[in-house]
Amino acid sequence: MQTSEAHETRPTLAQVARAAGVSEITASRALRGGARVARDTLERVQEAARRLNYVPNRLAGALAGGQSRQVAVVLPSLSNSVFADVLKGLETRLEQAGHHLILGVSNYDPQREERLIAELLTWRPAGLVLAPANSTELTRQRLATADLPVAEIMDIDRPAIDLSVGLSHRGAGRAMAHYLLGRGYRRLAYLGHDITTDPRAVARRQGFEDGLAEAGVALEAALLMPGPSSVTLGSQGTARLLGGCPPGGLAVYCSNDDVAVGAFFHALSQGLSVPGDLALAGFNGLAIGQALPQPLTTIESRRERIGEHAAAGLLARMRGETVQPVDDVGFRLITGATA
Amino acid sequence: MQTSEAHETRPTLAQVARAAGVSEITASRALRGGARVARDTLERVQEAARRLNYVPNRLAGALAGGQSRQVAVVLPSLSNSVFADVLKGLETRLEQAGHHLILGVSNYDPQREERLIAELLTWRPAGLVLAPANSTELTRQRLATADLPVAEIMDIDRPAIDLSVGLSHRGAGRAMAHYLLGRGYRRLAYLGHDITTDPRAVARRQGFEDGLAEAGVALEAALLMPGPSSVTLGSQGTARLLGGCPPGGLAVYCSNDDVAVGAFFHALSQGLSVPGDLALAGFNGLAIGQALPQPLTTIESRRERIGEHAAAGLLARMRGETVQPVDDVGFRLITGATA
DNA sequence: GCAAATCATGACAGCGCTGTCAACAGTTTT
DNA sequence: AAAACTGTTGACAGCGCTGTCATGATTTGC
Repeated sequence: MQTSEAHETRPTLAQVARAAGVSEITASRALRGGARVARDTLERVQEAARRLNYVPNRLAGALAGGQSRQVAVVLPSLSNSVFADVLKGLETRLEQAGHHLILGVSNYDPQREERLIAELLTWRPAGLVLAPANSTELTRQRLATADLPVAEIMDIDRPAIDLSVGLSHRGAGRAMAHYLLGRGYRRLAYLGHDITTDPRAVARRQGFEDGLAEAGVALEAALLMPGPSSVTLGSQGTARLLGGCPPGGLAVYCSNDDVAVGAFFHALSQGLSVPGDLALAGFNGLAIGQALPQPLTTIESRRERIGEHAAAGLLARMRGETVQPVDDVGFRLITGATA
Repeated sequence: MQTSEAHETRPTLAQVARAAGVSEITASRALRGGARVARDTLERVQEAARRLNYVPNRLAGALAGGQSRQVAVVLPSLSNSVFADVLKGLETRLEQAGHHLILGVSNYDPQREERLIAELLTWRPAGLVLAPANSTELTRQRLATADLPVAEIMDIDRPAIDLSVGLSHRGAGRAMAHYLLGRGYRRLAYLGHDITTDPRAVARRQGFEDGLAEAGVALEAALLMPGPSSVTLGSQGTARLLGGCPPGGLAVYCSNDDVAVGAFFHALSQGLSVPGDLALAGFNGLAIGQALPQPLTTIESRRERIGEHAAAGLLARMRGETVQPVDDVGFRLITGATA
C-alpha cells in the first residue's frame, strides 16, 4: 500500500499533473477530451502524459465516476459460430464507443449462466448482453432490480426483461414452411438436435408446423437426435430418418445449417440426388452451407447485425435515451439449390 | 457522489458489516474465504450479505488490493472458429479460477491490435493473452515494461515476450510433407490464402517445403489467393490451380481445413475422385473436415488446449511461480481418406 | 502459573481517480 | 461603472474496498 517513489511504479494522474504544473483535476479533464480546459494547458498535460508513458487506471476512474464502460456478455456457447458472429458485432460497436467486453460462456447451463451473471455484475458493467439459455426466475428478478440496461439477444419471441434484439424464429419456421409448400413439396419431415438447450430451434419447428398446418399439411416424420447440433449429427440423423421414411420427393427441414450440411453429405455418400430424391432446408445462412456444391436453401439470420444492434441499443440506453424494447432485425430466405 | 441513504443504493460492504455487527474489514475477510475469522462471525456476515442481496464491487476491490482478476485477451478474429475454440479454453479455465475475460478483436490489423492492448491495459488486468497478428515493436516494448504476465498463443516458432503456448507450425508443415511423401505422392502443390495476415500459415508452408526438400522434392505449384481463408476460396483456388497443374496423382496441401474443404467440394462438383485424381490435406482438424463423406487428412491443432494451457500458465505466473517459457501442446496428424 | 504463541478483530490510511462547488480573471451587457 | 457572464482552474471529499499494524482474548508450553 506504500507509494514507493521508485520510478518502477506506474505513473499516476497526480504525477502527470505535477509534471504539467497543473492540479490533478485539470489533468483529468485534459486527458478526457479537454472540455473546459485552455488549449495550451491541454497540450501541456497531454505532452506530460506522453512523456511519462501514462496509462490511466480505469478501475479508479470507474469507481470514482460511478460508471464502468465495461459491458458484460454471457453467451451459451462459442463452438457454435453463430455466437461468435454475434460477439464480433458486439465487440465492434462497443469498442468503437470506447467500451470493453467482459465475457462469460454458460455452456447452455442455466445454473452456470446464473452464476456468471452474478459474477460479472461485480464488475459493475454499464450494460449486460444475454443470449439466455433458459433464464432463471431468480436471474430475471435480480436484473430487474439491478438497474442497468440489459439486452436479450437472438430471438424476440419471448417477453424480455428490458431490450430484445433478434428475429422471430417462429416466423422463420413459418416462412420456410410456406416456401417449401410453394415449391410443391407435400412430404415434409423435421430433423433436429437436442432441443432442451435450444429454445430457438423449438420455436422454429413450432413455426414450421404452424405454417404447414395453415395449408392442412402435417409432418410426415420428426426425428430429434440427442446432443448439440453438428454436421455429424445431421448425417447420422438423416440416415435414421430415411429408414422409416423413404426419400423420393421428401423435404427435410433441419434444425439448422450444420445439421442440413450433414444431411447433404449423407445424401452425397448414398448417391441420393438433391433435391430430387431428398430436398433439404436449414437455418442460419452459414458460409459453409452456401459453399456446398449446391448452395443450401436456408434462412439468413444476420448474427453480426444482432450484435451491432444490441450494442447500439445498450449505448443509447446508457446515454439516457429511450429505446424501443423490441428490435426485430428480420431474416431473409436464401433460395438455394437444395429445396 | 452523495451517499443517499435511500434504500435504492446498492448495499456496500459497510452496510453488510453494520448489519452483521462487525467491522468492515472483518466483513471483507469473511466474504473472501473467511481466513482468520471465527466460524460464527463468518456465518453471521454471510447471512447479512445474503439478506441484503450484497453484490461486491470488484472495481473497488481491485483498486484497493492492487490486483484485478481480469485477464485481457486480444485475438485477430472470431469468424475463424479456431480462435473461438481457443477463447473457449481460456474462458473455462480462467472463470474456474475466479478470473474474467476482457476481450478485444483486432481484425488482423496491427494498428488496431496495438490500440486494443493499450486500452485493455487501462483496466489493469492481471494477465494478457495475445494471438499476435504481427506484434509491433512498440507493443513489445510496452509489454516488456508493463510487468504483467503475457501469453502469446498459437505458435511457438517465434521468440516470445514472456510465455508462449502453441505448436510449431513449421513442424506441422514438415510432418505433413513427410506423411504425403510416405504415401507415395511425388507431385505436390500448395494452395493458400492471403498470408500477409497469417504468419502461422506461412510457417506451415515453409515447413512443408522444408520437408519436401529433405527428400529432394520440390513443389510443383503454389497458388496464393487473396483474402482470408474460406471454403469458397478453397473451391475457386483449386479450380485455378488445376488449370496449370492437371490432377492425376496430384496432392494439394491447403493452408487450412476451410480451404481444403473447399477443394474437396470442387473435386466433387467436377467428378474428380479423391484421393485418386486429387489428394487433399489441410490443417486444424475442424469438425467439418472430419464430417465430410471422406474424412479429411489434416493435422489436429488442439485449440482448446492452447487456451487452457495459456490460462494455466498465466495463473501460475500470477501466483508467483516460475513457468517454463515455451509450452508446446503438440499436434496430431489425422489420417483421413483424402490423402 | 506465567511467558509465548495463536487467534479474532478493528482503526486507519490509502488505492487513483472524478463530481461538486467555489474562486478568480477577463468579457460582455446594461 | 456596476452587474452579469464566460472560461479556466483548483480544493475537497469521497467512490468501496483491502493491506498493515495494533490490540485484546485465548490457548499452549514448560
